[in-house]
Amino acid sequence: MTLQIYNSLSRAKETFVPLHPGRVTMYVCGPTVYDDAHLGHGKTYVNFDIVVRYLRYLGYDVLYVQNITDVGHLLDSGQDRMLKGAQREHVHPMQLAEEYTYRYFRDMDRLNVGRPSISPRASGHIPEMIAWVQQLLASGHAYEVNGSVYFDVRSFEGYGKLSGRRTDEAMSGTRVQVLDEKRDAADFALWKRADPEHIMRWPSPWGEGFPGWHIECTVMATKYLGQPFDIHGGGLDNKFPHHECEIAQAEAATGHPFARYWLHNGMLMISGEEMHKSAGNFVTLAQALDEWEPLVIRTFILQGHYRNPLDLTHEALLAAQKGWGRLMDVVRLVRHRLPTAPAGDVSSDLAARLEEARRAFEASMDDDLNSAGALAAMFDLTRDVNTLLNASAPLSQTDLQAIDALYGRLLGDVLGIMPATLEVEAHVGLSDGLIRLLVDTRSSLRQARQWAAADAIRDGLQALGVQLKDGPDGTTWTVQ
RNA sequence: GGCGACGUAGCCAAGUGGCAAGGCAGAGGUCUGCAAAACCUUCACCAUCGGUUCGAAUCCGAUCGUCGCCUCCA
Repeated sequence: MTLQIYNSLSRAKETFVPLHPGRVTMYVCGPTVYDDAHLGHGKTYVNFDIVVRYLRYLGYDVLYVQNITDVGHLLDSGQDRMLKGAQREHVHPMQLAEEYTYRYFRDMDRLNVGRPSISPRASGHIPEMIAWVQQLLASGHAYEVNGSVYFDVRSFEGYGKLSGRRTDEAMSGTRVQVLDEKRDAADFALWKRADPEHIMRWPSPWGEGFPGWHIECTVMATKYLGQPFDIHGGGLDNKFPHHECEIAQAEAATGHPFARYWLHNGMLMISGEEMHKSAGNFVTLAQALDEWEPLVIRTFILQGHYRNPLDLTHEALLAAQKGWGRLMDVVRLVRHRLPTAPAGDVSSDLAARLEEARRAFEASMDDDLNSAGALAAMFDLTRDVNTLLNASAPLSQTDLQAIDALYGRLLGDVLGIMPATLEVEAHVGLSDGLIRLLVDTRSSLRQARQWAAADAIRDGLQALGVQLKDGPDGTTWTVQ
């Protein structure tokens, strides 16, 4: 069984074979840190986190680079997003970058998204970008006008191979105001002259200015990963023009291919519409993570396929919450039984069932990272494990350990939706002791058939977010 | 206008030629002192119309609808 991934460049699923055996080099376009991350960022970076995690599960040594854009990403108005954000908050642009970079990682940490191996900042790579632009000028793929440098799209015949777009089409009816100084409307900026009020500026051979948006990814990806490198990921909305431009700059300058596999993930929708500030359906990740258990949001994202758009509704999140709870409950119960379970070997039936689940999980993941199918395999397993846990013959300690280990590996390490410790284990200390005391008291009351008092304790704890579940081997509880 | 994606149960969502995964909700049942949880059973004319094929949700064409991109986007 081998990993197949859909390559946007070939528009087909391909068997994934890294350039160097055992090693994978991967780049994903990171955020522009001028504002809080929103739910859409959550989907994108969870989607690519899964790619990294699964590659590591398969045994690859993954070098994962994700940039931080802190310069050169312009608004419609031509204003730099960073400068606009800095004005809004009355801070220096680099202060803004620092603050939102911090918040970005804070939110991603909560979503259990693994940190990239390297998080290079655009503003820290200006000399490399200038060198790259010089190389493009020297090879005739770029031209300078009034202190700005543009990429000559007509000089690179491969332009459009990723997005399937020709340069001479669709120029009417767009929002572009064509700059007079460009030779062709499709040409894009590599370096821009800074107006006097533009405070993010660096000296260059063409005067003071700042880099174009696309150049940073080309430069930083190749600097840390080489050229070509294995995987380039990003949101579908960046396929054109951003990724198309990255390819043009990279391949025109060096003559080598840029990225070998291009992965694009589908956009997050809110009740049927793409999230936009202007649409009034903008939800920051921090808000969502306060309202919902972060791993529930993650589970919701993983119940769809990364390449498809995903429609977020309150109902859908509730469904994910219930489903996630089921998965966590079975692990909780397994761990609860563990200390008192009889010794013994793993039963062959159980071993076979666990192996079947692992195979089904891998088969789905191997098929273009189908996390929804992988989750389905775990739900199927969960039903059977619950049946075994309900059966009169108790599972042995080794049985329970084997189950726990598989969930930890697949739901914990690969999908990242299981915390290392579940609530019951996490709440050691006074509150845990108090709950235990109440539960024990209630057990005594139940033995004395004092139902009303026993139910009062159960209802009272329920109101505090502690749910009791009576089972044949005692009472377990979960904390909301 | 150009390019592209999608339309699967009440909701979310896999599945891209061989009897339609999974989660949630609903109905009935088992278990329980009562619950909860769990388990069992049940719940789909795959947008429409044509075509190709022994066989189509899946391939082709048309229609309707939704959405995205077209130099701001994760």
